[in-house]
Amino acid sequence: MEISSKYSPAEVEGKWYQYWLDNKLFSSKPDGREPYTVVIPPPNVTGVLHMGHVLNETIQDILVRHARMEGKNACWVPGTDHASIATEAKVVNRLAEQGVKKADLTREEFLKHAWAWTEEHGGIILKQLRKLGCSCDWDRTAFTMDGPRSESVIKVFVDLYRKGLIYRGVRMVNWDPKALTALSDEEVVYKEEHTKLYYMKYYLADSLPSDFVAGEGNVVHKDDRGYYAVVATTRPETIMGDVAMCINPNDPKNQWLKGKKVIVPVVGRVIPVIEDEYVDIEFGTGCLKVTPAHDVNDYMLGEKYNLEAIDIFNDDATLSDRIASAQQKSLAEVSVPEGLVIDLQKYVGTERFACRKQIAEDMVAAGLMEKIEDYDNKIGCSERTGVPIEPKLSMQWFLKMQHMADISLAPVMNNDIQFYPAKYKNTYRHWLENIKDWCISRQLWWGHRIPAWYIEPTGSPLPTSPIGEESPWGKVIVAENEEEAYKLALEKYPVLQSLPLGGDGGGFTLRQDEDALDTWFSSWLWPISLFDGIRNPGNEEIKYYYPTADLVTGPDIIFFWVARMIMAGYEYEGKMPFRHVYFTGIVRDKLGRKMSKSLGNSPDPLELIEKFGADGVRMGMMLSAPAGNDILFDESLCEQGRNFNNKIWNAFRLVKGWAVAPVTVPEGSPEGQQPEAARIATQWFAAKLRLAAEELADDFSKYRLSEALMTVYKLFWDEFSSWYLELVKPAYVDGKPQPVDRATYDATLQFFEILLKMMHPFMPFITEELWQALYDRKAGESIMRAELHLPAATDADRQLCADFETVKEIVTAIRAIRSQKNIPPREPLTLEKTLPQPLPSGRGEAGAQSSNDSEALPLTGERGEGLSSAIMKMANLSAINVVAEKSKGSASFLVGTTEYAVPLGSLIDLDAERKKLEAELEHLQGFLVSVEKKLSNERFVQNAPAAVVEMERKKQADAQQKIASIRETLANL
RNA sequence: AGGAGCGUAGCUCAGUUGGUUCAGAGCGCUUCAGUCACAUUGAAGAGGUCAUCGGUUCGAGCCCGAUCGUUCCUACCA
Repeated sequence: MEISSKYSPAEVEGKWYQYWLDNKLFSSKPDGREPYTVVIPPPNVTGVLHMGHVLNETIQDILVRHARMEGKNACWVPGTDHASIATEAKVVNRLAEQGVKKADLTREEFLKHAWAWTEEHGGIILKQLRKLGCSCDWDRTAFTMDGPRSESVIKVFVDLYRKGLIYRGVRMVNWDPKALTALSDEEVVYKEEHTKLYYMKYYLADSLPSDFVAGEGNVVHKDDRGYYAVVATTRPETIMGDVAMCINPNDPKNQWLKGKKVIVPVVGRVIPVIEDEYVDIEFGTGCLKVTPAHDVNDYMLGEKYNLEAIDIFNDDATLSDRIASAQQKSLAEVSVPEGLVIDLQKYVGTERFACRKQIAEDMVAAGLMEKIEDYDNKIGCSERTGVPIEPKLSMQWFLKMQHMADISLAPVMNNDIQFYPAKYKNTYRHWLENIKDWCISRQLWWGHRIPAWYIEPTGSPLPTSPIGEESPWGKVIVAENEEEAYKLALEKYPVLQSLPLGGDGGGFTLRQDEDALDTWFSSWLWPISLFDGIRNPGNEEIKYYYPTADLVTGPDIIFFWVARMIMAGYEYEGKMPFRHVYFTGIVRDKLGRKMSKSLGNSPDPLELIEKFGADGVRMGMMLSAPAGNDILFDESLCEQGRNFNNKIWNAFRLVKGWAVAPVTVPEGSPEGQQPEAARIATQWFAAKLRLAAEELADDFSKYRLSEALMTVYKLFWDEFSSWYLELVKPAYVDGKPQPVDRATYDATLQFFEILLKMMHPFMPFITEELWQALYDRKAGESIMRAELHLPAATDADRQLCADFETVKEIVTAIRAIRSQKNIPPREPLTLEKTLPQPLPSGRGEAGAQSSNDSEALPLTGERGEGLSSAIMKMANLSAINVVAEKSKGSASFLVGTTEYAVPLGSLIDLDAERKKLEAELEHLQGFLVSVEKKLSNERFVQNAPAAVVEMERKKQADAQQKIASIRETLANL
């Protein structure tokens, strides 16, 4: 059978993925095994695969496949998120391209478009995950807005409302003037911007006496028009909503303003000067304008001092005509000097930034601007639409968070839920300790509509309630559906019982709240709702699969999602939603920049898969992805992954290409006998595998996946390919490969199978391909379900591996001699091992010497013969001789304290050899001095543990012996 | 502004409780290698005052303090 020398992923990946699907190998049902559950962080339903997903999903797949091979019942549940604001924005944009405005559509019409878009794009990303090899149980695919999930959301909303945890109220919220919706604090991102700081003149309304003298330290401004205060702001347009000026009562500069009234420039409103220590004396002039409707802090001041809030904006952040009417009203009350006022009508309807520019220009022209400075500012922007958010007072639904924080802080802090890396515990704690109520309503249509109904009369006049009964009008009823809401309404407001529902007049209707819920109000239930734990508490699946094992996600959504899932988990299941959280880093390009469409530095994962294979891409991603660290992604890492695949492929080609000697060979015939080198190699590699398995288990237990990958990478490439296979490779005779003996062949296939299993979680496709080809497999069998259990490594294993490291050192030293002397690998050499020389009396510690022999490599006995033949084969030696004194003209080297020499005859370069030895001697002498200095320090000998002192003595003895050995060699040269 | 993290080879990073010849790995780089699995390869090799300064200790890459550089998170400085 001819096998290509290059591995072609494209030919095998699709085939095996289909095989896995056909044989239901991803599917999971509750059974007697230990469950291992992962729920996918649901990608946006209309999203496409990007590098961040590749990282995240690869990690999950590695964990899931690893658990599955441990014999656990692995269940990875896939799904998508409706991503309300992001998806709605996309739909709005697409409609706009077709010339359709959202405002012209009814809710139902819009939702039809949104669903169509979802059908069209939904699930693309899930298809792409298959290309990556993800072993999700696709039969469980869910969507945050599908039937069961939606019902769960509504049920939870009603439940929390009835618990008194959800309330409705007017609050300052983050308003997105583009999406026309409120946002949670977490949806606001701050951007650094270069702006201006405007210093505006607020003239005193009451004229100061002509003999006015400001007190010591006061800073007073005066011009032709009179005395004025100066207020610095980045947002001059908001002066239209000014209702007060605030100073710090302790500010010496502004004492003269106490108790005064000032005139808002342009607007002409007369406002009081109030005092509050909130104001920073150092900033600007120490005078703060107070605009309760448009700034969170001003809002708090407004509440405190009972100030009016004048909302100057429409919902889309254009100037409202309220500014003009407010101006007329205030001008009617108090007359102000000419020249201070501009008719605000000219600004009505202008966009906020255009207005800012205009009003600044107008103020400069009118002499109302003291100065304008450059200023660097951080502006809060909508995470989704990117436009600066506008603090806005509006009626919204909130979830009280204190209770949620109370139940979710401890489990993380005491490691019931473990974070990897643990540093995110700090971030988590800080957020919970400063928790604010969660604004859960969004003025969007795409999402779960809030299950609240308002009782409204039809027609007029309003039917009146009997004395003593509360009027139902405008009251809200929260219920799971309209019928229930109707029932509740009648119960609560008996007056309604006699009224018709609907109709033209004299009756009542229930009008459902227009708002939808924040997307995260459905995602926080994900680990529960996927197993129907909300609608059907205590069902078999939720009992079996919950809590899930591992959550893999980015630290950017620790508040949005992780913390809230923990809250919901304890609130609704009384248990953590997951035991471990693995925080991935952010995928950046190799220059450390975030990947973005505009930079064009974000490769298309599917193209990468086409180029390097899914296994190669997965490996490239994992090679530099320690938990929590950002990943500087470089295509060359995928290339490395592909090269590794090719290496595995060719090792397989080698092994499967061997002819195997017949089992029945004549007694005593050399044919079919296992060579010494192969015998020791198989023993060694079996031991090596057991040690590696322990290392892998340790890496996995600590979620050090990139190190686990590096462990198998080196195990396969260096240990198995470069050492083991070279050792057992049959010799060529007359240009023809000899058959390999049965014992070696069988051992090699077994090793190969174990290696494939170790690599499978990282590289599912190539390992399945080769596993299937390694032995005859039954239909439906798969490496996916092959369990990997190796016996624990023994001390004998460790000793053998240590001996083998010495073998490698000797071989490497001989190869280096070849390389330096230009001796071709095919020319055989001989090796001399010199017997240990007794140290000159009086030097070193008597006790330390005897240990030397035990660590020297044995070259006799069964093991010694094996190790010798291994050295001979790998270094191409014709003989290893144990000698009392090495040959003249040989290149020598030390391994441990044992001296080896390769006789080179005329090839030896005595000068070079001498130089090398002298350099080594110098180094050793320096080393010896430092060791002896340490040992002569009484405090060291007294204080350090005995074992450490003993180690130093041994170092001393070893160094002395080596020095003696080198001196002797030098003397003989 | 506050908090957290990081700084080890050209690059990306390990380095666990302070103690073994501890200064490591992968990639890259240099030299050599062309029929016999693989050039997507093999062999050999060079590279670092562990950011800087000080302290604790018999002993510091590791612990403490300061400084510099850098990254991230949180926050209402108009």
